[in-house]
Amino acid sequence: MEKSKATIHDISEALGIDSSTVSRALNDSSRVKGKTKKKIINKARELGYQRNSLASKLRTNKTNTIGVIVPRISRHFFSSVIAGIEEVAFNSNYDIIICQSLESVEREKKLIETLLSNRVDGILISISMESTNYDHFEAYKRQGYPIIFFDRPCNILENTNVIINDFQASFEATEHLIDIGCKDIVHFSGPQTLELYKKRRNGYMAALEKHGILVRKEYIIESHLMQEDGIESAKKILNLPKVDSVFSANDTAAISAMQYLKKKHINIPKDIAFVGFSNEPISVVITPSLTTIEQPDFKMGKEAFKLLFEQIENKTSQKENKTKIFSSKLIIRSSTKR
Amino acid sequence: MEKSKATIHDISEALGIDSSTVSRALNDSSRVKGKTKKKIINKARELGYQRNSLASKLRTNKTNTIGVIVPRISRHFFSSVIAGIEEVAFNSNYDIIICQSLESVEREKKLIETLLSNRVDGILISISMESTNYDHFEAYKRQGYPIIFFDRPCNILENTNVIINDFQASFEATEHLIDIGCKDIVHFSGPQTLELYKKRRNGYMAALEKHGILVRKEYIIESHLMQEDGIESAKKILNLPKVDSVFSANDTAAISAMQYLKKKHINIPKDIAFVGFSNEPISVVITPSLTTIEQPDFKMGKEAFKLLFEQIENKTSQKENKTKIFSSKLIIRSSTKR
DNA sequence: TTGTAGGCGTTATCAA
DNA sequence: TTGATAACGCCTACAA
Repeated sequence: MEKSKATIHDISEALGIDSSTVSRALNDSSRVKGKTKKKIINKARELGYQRNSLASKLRTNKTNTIGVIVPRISRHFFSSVIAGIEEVAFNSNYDIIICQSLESVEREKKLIETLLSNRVDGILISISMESTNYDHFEAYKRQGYPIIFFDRPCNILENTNVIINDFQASFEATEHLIDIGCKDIVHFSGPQTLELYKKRRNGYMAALEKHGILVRKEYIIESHLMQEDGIESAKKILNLPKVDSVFSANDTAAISAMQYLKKKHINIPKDIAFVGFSNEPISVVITPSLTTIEQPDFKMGKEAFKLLFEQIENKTSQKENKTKIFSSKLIIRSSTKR
Repeated sequence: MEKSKATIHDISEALGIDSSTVSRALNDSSRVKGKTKKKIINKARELGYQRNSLASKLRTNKTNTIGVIVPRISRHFFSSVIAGIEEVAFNSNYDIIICQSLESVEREKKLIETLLSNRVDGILISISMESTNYDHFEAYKRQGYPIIFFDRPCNILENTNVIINDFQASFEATEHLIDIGCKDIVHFSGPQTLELYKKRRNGYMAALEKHGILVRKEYIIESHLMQEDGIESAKKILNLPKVDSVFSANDTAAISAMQYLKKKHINIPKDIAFVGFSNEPISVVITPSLTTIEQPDFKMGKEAFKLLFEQIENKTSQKENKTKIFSSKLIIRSSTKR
């Protein structure tokens, strides 16, 4: 019931062995006789010794901890990326601190501050929608700390991004709609401050252009792609002259729009076909099931950690831009089957 | 590009002020003249000073950090609880470290070790399904650290649980099925090692008994209630003499079972009605929408943190059992509308 | 293979 | 109001 914990000095005293030897033994150093090591480890167990990581981290200036910042942990895509990160991190003996920015720059900045003051060895981040200015990232990099961006890349100098080919994926998604005979295709777009959503929009536009379809500004509906936004966007669709399909830059908005339109007795896919983005678990369950783009979330997480790990261990401050691009896959379901 | 960070000593030297004063100023102590304080803070900014929390935590033996362990962050219920925790924690100036046990005791134990060695001030946990033995929790408590269990309570001495009235909720859910005319009601149950699932099963049984319906052992299908388990359980149903409804101890299993049965051309709710548990977002989207039990997730998170906070600040090691019970709500949807 | 000594960056205590 | 000093618990040259 006491909070005072045993230290290496307690073990040292109890055994009449110097604390430096105790420290070495506890770190399984080869410079301690097996017998002594055993004695020390037993005594440690007996006293309920529990290493004080704070002290050890302070001393070594190495935390073996990385920070992971995502917009929301409840998004399936992000929790899968985290699962990937955790798997490799675990094997590399790294701890991870998971944080959510909730799409707010303010929170994001504060989280980075906190991670910094806890001296994490590096950061993996998918930036918030509000992050239009990258000063806080650059400041962080300038201090020599490695940071790697995934899913939502960040265009600053000498940086590493782990992404999918958003342009290509969006191009294919849009072309798929054209293939099934759609011409009046709406695009639910995210904030254009994010490179990611620019690319998705550009992929959409490029597909239209390739097939000689005019790109109409009113047909690109920009929002934060949250649930409420999906409903608002659906309402806007109904005021447009003619719409036969939607390519949404995420599943969330697509799904809530579909729900709304279904209530208004609009048939999906007959009246309006839908393609989403991310393959959230919900997309296969909704009726009609949603055609969407599957991303290699788990693999992306693993790769992101590996790249960060290299930078940490090599202590090479990065001198070039590096981008790892994964490919995604269009999954065709009922929402585009006519 | 250098990783060597400014310390209070650098500020001290640059200003010719002792580092203890610098420390006080940076902590906004009232024992430093306003003018000096300003000078110090400016210099700190100029040098890009960034407090080393490790050192501070080591010295003060207080981390202002709590650990939160949940089975999976992707479960909507848990991410909502976490949101609640974060909100209050933020206002109380506490950081939180989010971890997932993935339902494995091994991982759970390791996470507790890690949190301990990082000297968190307390832990909030929803224990894993595999946790049949509570030694690691008791060991933790014995060291005088506060830990509070939420959602999945833990029956050890002098403990605090934040839960909902699982018995009552399950009783009502089952009675609802009886009300709409069901008699052959299957229960998808979770591991009986968890108090939580025992209570849900008992609620189910009590409702049957109250209405003079025989409880049949084969009608209670126990599993881990994961997606695959739902499918397996659905298959088992088909081998039972007669089934007109299912009360599942979570939504995940209910939903995957429904999907499977739908494919087998079984009509829901006409042939088999379904009630789930948790009100995952997916339950309102699936066809038919799933009747389920809504829990006050966000509130539970807030309350759990508040209780932990009290224990931390009062430094009162707990001498009694305390249980905070929230009430839940049955949400009736199409899966039980006949 | 083990011991000695000093410091990582902070803060608390005591003295000035 | 400020300064000097020691200590939190650990690790690592260096010496023995």
